[in-house]
Amino acid sequence: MDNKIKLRNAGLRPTKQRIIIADILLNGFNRHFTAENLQNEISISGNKMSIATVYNCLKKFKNAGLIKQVESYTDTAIFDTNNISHHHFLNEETGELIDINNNEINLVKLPDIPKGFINSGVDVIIKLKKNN
Amino acid sequence: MDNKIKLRNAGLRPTKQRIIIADILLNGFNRHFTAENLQNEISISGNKMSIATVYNCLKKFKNAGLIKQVESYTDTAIFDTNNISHHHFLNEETGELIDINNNEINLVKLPDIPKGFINSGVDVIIKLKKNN
DNA sequence: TTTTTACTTTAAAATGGTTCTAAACTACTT
DNA sequence: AAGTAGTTTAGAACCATTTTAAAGTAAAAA
Repeated sequence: MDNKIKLRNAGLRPTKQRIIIADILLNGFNRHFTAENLQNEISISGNKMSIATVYNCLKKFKNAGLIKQVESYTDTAIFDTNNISHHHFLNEETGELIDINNNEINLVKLPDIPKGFINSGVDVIIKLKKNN
Repeated sequence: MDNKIKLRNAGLRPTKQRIIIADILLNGFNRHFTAENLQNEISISGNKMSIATVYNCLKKFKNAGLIKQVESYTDTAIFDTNNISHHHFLNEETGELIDINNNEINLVKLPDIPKGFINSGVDVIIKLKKNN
């Protein structure tokens, strides 16, 4: 269970609930998910967690940099276990996201950043429509 | 009032309410706004409209291609009167969006589009953080 | 250890944006 | 002028998320 250590290193107290979530999310496989998706996976793993706790944990994990929240065109927050900078295809009909590796996109020209700000990340979203 | 004609050309019955909204939105100045923003502007213009109607009209305007809905990292839908393909700066602290003209960004390499789909638009979002 | 303290979890209520309902209304057609 | 199909509305419903406040737990102090 070195997820206990991972949590501690991230500055999070390793509670029973956070360890359950870390065991599900931080296993090396990347995925996109909603709070409800995660609660279902927790149930499947034989555990039970209040939705408030799921949201609390997701916020903590996100602020600690263990997961990211990604853009969404729907009204449900989508999280991503892939912390490496990358981009997304968006299926406009379903809202589903598919990862695009950074090296598959080349942005050669960027606009001047407004005064007083710095660029804190660039997201490219390629919207997809069914080809009929 | 050629907004009446604009609405008809877009396939929308030009009701009193839709004309009020068209007069506010389709005046050549581009802006980002929420449903609530728009309802406030309607009040300021001396009119009164139910929030349900505001939402109904925004949906119709959007499907007719008169306005766009843009990505949002907050839980409130943001609309844009700028129909020309363009990108955005996102102020991460406030959620505010600033337009970026298409010619200020140059994407020279794009990934292969998944089979069965076509590219229906690319959004680039440059996130901004205060520079301290 | 035991005690203390600060943080965490929880069910349930509250919140806030958005959509639905169903009745009244209005633009357009006949 | 009458019919009909689409539209507006207030209010209820919905649903994702956050808050509340009380009970529980991990870590620190004694």
